[in-house]
Amino acid sequence: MRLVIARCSVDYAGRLTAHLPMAPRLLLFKADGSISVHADDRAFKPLNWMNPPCSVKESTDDDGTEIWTVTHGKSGEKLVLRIEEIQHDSTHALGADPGLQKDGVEAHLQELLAEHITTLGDGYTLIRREYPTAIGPVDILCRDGEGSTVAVELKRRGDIDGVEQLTRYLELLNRDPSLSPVKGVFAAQEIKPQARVLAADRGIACVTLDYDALRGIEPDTPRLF
Amino acid sequence: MRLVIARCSVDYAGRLTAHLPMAPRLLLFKADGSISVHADDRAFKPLNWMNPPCSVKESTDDDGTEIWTVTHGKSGEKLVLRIEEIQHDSTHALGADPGLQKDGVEAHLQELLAEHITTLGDGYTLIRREYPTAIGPVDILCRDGEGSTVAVELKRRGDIDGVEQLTRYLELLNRDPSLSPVKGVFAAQEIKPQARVLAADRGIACVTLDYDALRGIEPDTPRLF
DNA sequence: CCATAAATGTCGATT
DNA sequence: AATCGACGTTTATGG
Repeated sequence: MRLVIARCSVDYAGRLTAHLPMAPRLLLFKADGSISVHADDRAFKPLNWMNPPCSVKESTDDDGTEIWTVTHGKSGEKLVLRIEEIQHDSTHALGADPGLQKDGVEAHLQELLAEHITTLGDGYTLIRREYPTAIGPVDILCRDGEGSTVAVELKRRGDIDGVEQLTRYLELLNRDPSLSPVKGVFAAQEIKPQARVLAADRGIACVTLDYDALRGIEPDTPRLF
Repeated sequence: MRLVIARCSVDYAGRLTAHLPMAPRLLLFKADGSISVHADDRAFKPLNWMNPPCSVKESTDDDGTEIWTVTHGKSGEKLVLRIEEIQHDSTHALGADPGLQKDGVEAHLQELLAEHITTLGDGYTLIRREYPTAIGPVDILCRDGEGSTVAVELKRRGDIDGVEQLTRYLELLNRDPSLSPVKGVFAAQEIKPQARVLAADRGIACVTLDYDALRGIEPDTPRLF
């Protein structure tokens, strides 16, 4: 990893065109070949970057300004850095990273809800998780207290896209006479107002899930609402 | 901006739980208070980070290991860094960045297409951009050569989602007798095959836009196809 | 401040 | 290569 602090201007030409006026910035060269240009704010996103694979060509302007031209191997995208003044330049050997271990994403929510399917209502029974269809797996398929089939779409954040997704599943599932009629439940930790409106318009029920509460329930203690 | 290269382990507890085993990494402290942890790969994406506003508390473990606890002001998210060995530590004054100037994003495409609405066909006239509806603004509303209302959904990359979005608008607009019948046009720099199929199925026309050509047209010279 | 939509989204799995 | 869905999405914009 090479760290350069320098006054530079940047021009990107690729998926869009972008320009950064001359100013002091951090240039981050990683071992994977990627390059990113950071200002002194925003933790996550650099001002400009180039993904690997890419190559750097160093050259010099008429007036002696150093120019680094970064070209992406496949797409031909280009990043042109004009380097006016280097304040710092150091290289460090880091080695391969053991990597990030994550916990608590949608997969876990699905497990929990499948385990506590009565969260959706009294008498609910699980048919199966990841019920396969031609257009992809339905997160959870179950039956309600009256024996009707229910398709559940699960999200951490319930957006309008999720409702569309569930709508497609319902349309498909309802063509199967052995399942039809299939009801829809849109379940998420948080459901956006627009998603709620669209779901209501399509006759889809909305359920907000409390992750901590679900995790806290004893496996054999169904919770009633 | 402070650059630290150190062997560290990281624990994040917030929207999810995540752990990074002890390894050498770059710690990037920015002037806005944000912190990011980078490995020597994964392009510009940090392994872990904390957005401002957040505060750092330094402490020491029983066995003398330095511990930096980063807490997010609002959400209470936490990032705990255990620092074993510092290889490098330098601070640099960068100042405020003039910022990135972009060209070629959807907003710009919309301006250009509105200005050259006859790109869609001879006789087209603009009604307005960002035509408001209950479920969000239609990118462009216009009339074709025969006086029919046309709703245009604009994307840089035309995906299936965009067709769904336009479909929702059309359904709503067609409930208004003063506008109905409203045709749909899906316009993008690039339209994915599936999006094209779905659009055709819904009677929506597809138009691929040439950004450079649009920009090159003289304002008062309509282009005919 | 909340809600929404765009993004050079990125990333991974699957076909 | 294309598609699909998740992401601690992040970021910008408008109310």
